[in-house]
This record gives sequence, structure tokens and C-alpha cells, in this order.
Amino acid sequence: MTNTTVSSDLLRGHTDTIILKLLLGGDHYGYEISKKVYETSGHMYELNEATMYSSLKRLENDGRITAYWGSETQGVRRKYYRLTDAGRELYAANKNAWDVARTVLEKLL
Amino acid sequence: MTNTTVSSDLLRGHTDTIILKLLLGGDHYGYEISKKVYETSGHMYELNEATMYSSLKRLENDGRITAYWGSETQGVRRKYYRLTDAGRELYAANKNAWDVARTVLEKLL
DNA sequence: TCATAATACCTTGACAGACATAGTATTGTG
DNA sequence: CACAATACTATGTCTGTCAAGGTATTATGA
Repeated sequence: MTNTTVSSDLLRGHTDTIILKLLLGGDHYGYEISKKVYETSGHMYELNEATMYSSLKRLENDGRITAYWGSETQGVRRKYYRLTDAGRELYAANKNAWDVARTVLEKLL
Repeated sequence: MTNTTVSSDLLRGHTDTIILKLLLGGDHYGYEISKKVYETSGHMYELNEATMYSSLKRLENDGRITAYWGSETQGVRRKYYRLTDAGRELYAANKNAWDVARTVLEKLL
């Protein structure tokens, strides 16, 4: 068990959407994404690195995001991710699916 | 794709809790559980049979529910499930975990 | 100076829950 | 008498997540 306060099992399937949502606000690099998720969640959820990178890879393969290396002249290289139109579409669809799922869960739990 | 209106991926991890919640209201047999879930969800979610039975098996193995054969003198035999105290505890814990998860997701999505 | 933490990325193998598919058996219906 | 509905079970596959390991650079403080 890492320092996670919310069970990741219950967030399963939402990783892609969480990342897409973050990229709606502008390009970000991987490490930054995990930090921002931690902050935005109110320190309740720590996105596992391996999970994040596999999600990024999946999104990239599916054309939902594009990746480019930053132009850092010093410091560690950073790989930035940018949302595509297809990514924006997927976010909207997933957000909608979540609204439905939440409604259903509130009836069932 | 079956006749499901809500993505089962987003309900992943909630199957056990959904079943425990139903059993809070009294003993039920498997087939009945799947029907009730469909009704309670407002026809939005159809619990897959294989998923349900594997959940029931898991809950039974973990001592959260007990199973007994009904005393049907005619008709198909029915296996009933009854909540244990440990099951009630698990439900309360899972319900609480869901409340936390929902709060976090509302921040992140 | 030099160990250590923090930053930043990546890969591999394993696990667990959900699923499709298949099967058995009984009862009601047209 | 075929077929749908009820009711339970077993098997193998898929996918997202994770632990664990790795590489490399920069900042910090003892």
C-alpha cells in the first residue's frame, strides 16, 4: 500500500479521463501530471507511475494525445503531451459516461 | 456489448458492494440478484452472470456471505445467500470508500 | 566532495476483476 | 413438443493496474 487514501480499484478505468481532463488545461509532461493529480485530488489520490505511463502510451497509440520533447537546454529532458481533437471527444464521452455511472451507483450502493 | 447502458468498466470493483447492499434487505438467490440490480438501476445496468457468480463465490470464500439451498419442492433449485456480520462490515467500509472515491473523482474529472 | 533526494522517463511480469462462451437441468408456454 | 425462461456452474481470455526494476540529470546539505 502506497500513500494513497482512495482505493485505486474504485478509480480503475478513470485514469485516461483524469489525464485528458488535465491536458484540457494545457500541455503537461508526465511527472508533472502525477504531481497535479495528487494536488488536485486534495492529496487523496496518487497516480501510480507505471499506471500513468501505460495510460499515456495507450492514449498516444489511439491518437487522443500527441507527445513531443521539451526544449530544455539544461535539466532533465521532459516529454510533453498535447490533447488532440479526438482526445477532446474522448474526454467528453468519458465524462458523460461517468455521470451516468455515478447516477447508477447512487441507486445501487 | 450486451444490453448495458452504463459502462461496466466504470462499475468495476463495485460488484461485491452492490450485492452486499442487496443482501442487506434480506436473503436472495443468484438469479434474483441480477434481476433486482437491473430493476434498481432503472434498467441502466445489467450485471453479467459470470461476474455475479464469481463475486458471490469470492464473498462466500471470504466469509462475507453464506449460501444455502432453498427448500423448493418443485421448480428449479435455488441457492440463497445470506449476509454475515463480516459482510455487513465490508459493506459499510466499501460504502465509505465509494463516498471518498466519488469526492475525489468529482475533483479530477 | 560526495552521498542522497528529487526530478524525469521507461520496461517487464504478474495479478485480479470482468467477460464471453459453454454447459447442465427444470419448468412454463404456445 | 419445441422453445423460452429460469437457475446455477466452469473455463479461458482480456485489460488496467501495480510492484519492481532500470537509466539519467540536477539540487542539497553534511
